Amino acid sequence: MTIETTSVQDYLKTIFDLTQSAATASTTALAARLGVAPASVTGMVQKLAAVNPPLVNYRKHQGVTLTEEGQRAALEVIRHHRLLETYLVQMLGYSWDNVHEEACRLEHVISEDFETRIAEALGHPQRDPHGDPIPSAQLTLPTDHSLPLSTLRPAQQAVVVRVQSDDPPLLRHLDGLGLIPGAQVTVLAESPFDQNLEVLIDGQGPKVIGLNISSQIHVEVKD
Amino acid sequence: MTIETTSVQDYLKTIFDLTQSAATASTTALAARLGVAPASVTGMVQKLAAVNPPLVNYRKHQGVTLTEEGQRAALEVIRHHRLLETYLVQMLGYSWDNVHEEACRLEHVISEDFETRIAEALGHPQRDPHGDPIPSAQLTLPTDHSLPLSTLRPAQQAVVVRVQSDDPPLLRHLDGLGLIPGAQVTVLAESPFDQNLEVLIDGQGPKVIGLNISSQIHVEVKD
DNA sequence: TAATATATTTAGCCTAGCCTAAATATATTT
DNA sequence: AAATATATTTAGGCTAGGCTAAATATATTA
Repeated sequence: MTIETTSVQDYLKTIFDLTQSAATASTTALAARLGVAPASVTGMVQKLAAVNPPLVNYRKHQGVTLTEEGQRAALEVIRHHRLLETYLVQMLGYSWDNVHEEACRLEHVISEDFETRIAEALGHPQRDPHGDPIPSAQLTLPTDHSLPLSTLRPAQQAVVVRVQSDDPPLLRHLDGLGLIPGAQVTVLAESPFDQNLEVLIDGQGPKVIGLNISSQIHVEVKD
Repeated sequence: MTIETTSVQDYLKTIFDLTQSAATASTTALAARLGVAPASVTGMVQKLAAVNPPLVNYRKHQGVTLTEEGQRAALEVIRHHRLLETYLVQMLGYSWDNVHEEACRLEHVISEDFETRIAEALGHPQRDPHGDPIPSAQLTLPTDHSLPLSTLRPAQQAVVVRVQSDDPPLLRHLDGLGLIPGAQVTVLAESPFDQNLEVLIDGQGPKVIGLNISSQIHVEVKD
């Protein structure tokens, strides 16, 4: 009765993601993220809710959330993805901007044995190259207290912990700026109308960062 | 028009394999190897022949062979498979008896970039852990002059180059015997009725090997 | 050569996962 | 509250890749 196709795993992963920042994942949001028609989402979501045990909670027009079982399955795939990204960068010399696609294909086919071996080889890393936390082997995910760089105000200092983007050109741009996990950021000024921030990155700069970027950089503020 | 699904790749790989030892691959043989019904093979093979460019040559009731294009696609997948097996053993500590399944899943999803990186990391190996030759990046495969151990006669000496099996229990058994690529074998005696061979393996033994095993061990005779 | 056995193909059906177009709910304005 | 806009679902269809049962070729044996 339980199903674990690539497609199902992609749905679960995406629902997990969307329900991190909202109570429920809407049909349209899922369709946009998955690159399928909304009607296709409805169909799949109905199936995921009907399966035994159910993988999602679903009521017509009310959006969808993961069940315990669905979350477990989602975290398993997310663990695969993030371990793979880390492995590709650390062991095979990939750059952080081109690991996503490869990991997206591999994540669905690796065995638990493979997962264990790469985790071991990497020394059980806590975060992937973008700073995304890697679920533990027991599928627990540490709560992340980081907030978007865009929420900082002048004079605040912070450390970049996570870059919420998979877009290769953007990642290359951030790499050029030095705006990568571990970087120290000091906000010098903000421009209230266009929401630009003027920042020092590891003491270098100043650089002006638009909201489009600063909302995707997650930081921990230094006290 | 060209198709490259997992299923198609499995068909092409299997046709390649079967046409190594026979002029043509039969519907039944393909069905048995692929674990599908003969009728399914007919359907797929018709599609592979109808596609543009055609991937197989097919005439009703005459069996099937690969076209240039089909062979190229098959060798690409075989290269993936054998590089992966080698990588799993050398870099991730897999034992040779449990790499096949993992490689079978990964071979369909890795990129050319991934292929290149693992080939590089391994120093461009010529053979995988079972001794199977790895097609070059240009998809050429050195002709293999090895012959089955079962064809040797008493007093002949040979070196194991290749073990033609993916069966984990058999591979573990061979590992226990030391009958692995590189091993020196000396035939002491043959038993004409049951086709057993009495052999020395790296000077150890003697051991008695049945036809079931000796036909799957490929060797190069020492002159 | 006729009869039987085996291999292969055809025909028709099924499921997964997508699609579009039309119908219906929910949300937002006026 | 009615009207419009937006989101969601239903209905019906499509392709890939399987399946079984029946029909037809080819091979083998008497």
